[in-house]
Amino acid sequence: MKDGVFGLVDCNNFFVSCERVFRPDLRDKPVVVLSNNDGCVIARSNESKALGIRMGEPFFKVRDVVARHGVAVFSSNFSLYGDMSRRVMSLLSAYTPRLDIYSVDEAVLDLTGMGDAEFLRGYGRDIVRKIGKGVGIPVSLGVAGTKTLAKMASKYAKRYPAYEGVCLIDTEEKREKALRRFAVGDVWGIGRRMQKVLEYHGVRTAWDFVCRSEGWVRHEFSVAGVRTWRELQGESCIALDDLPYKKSICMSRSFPGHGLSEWHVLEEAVAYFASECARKLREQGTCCGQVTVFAYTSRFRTDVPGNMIQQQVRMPVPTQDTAEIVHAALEALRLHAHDGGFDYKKSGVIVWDLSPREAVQTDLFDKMDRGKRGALIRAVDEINRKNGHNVVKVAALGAEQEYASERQYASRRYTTNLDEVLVVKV
DNA sequence: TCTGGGGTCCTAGGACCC
DNA sequence: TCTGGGGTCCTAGGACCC
Repeated sequence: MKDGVFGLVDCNNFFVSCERVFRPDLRDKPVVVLSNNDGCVIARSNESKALGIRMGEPFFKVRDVVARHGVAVFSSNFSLYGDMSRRVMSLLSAYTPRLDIYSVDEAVLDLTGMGDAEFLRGYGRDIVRKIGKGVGIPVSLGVAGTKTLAKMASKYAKRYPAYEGVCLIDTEEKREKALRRFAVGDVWGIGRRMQKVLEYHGVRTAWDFVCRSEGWVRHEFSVAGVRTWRELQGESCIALDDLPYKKSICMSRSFPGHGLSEWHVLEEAVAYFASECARKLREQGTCCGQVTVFAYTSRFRTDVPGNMIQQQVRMPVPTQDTAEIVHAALEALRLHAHDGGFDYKKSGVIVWDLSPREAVQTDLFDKMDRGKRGALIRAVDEINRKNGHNVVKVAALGAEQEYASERQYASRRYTTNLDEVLVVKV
């Protein structure tokens, strides 16, 4: 199965790189980006990594290091990152007939049949240069016959500047050399649990791993492990995935401080999460058959009793209607109204069991006029698109966001909000 | 004091049926 | 007192990814 060629593009330290585009003075300086509520470190520049700041570390634990080394700190600014991501993906799509957007900062290009290694290296460097100049984001490109090997190659491209951003694993010799020098825990598809078991068995590098028998891998790690094992052998098992829509959509937040203790505020938050889910459903053209609401108290608090609410409801007819989904989510939450009186630290809504809008089975006893409701919702979406997020919304959301996040280090939404664009002094 | 958010896939085990 | 067995479907939870 040596026929496919995958090019995996990974944006380097993506969130940090986005902030640096508008703060060129921070190039070469240590920078971190924080999660919601300024809780955890979720992105680090190379300089911050070198200071020993770990991914996912609670911010309060690194305050000292941050102060001592003058690390620049940003609250996460997802409007900015989302917009930068769209720009990167749009440039990439010009280089391939098939682009598989894997996440906000990562995509796989189908490079099958485009040319030999020499051509691909030049083509790849062109891609890296184009994105660097066009969007200002540094990226790394790995090219190989499987996605897992391409991911590995992209990490080599990132690690060694001599590659000029592009690394190819295109021969048996290169594959073996790459595997021998690669820690098994860094392989795509091998997480903490698998790593622990592997190390217990003396498997330290990716090469050690592929030297084990398929039977052993199947026994220890089941089909997922075998898939990774085969991918490392060069046998492609993870195809390009062009699923037209997501299979579930989740909207959730944790709340600052001790969380929410007032039931009506939790209801407003859930209504907001539900309306956001509905908006995302319409964005990708799907309807949901089921809605799940959850809320739980902090798992780090031992001084007060904790609680967890999880409630699922089935929609009579798959829907993308804000009012219907908000209503269903609130009904579900209210089944647990006797669980008031706790400090809820995190809550969210998941919509799932999704189907394309065109395929929705209508219910014979459905009383709603879906044609009219659809027109109303489209009108509201259009108003909000022109006038700003949630200018028009359902009443259940409340007027104030009493559950708003803590964002002490926010940068501006330079590219998506006119009030916040950079002003150049002449 | 302060601990993210949004996904996918796989599996085990329960419910249910014959 | 005896108390099947196999198949399918569904769901919750875990592992993994960024």
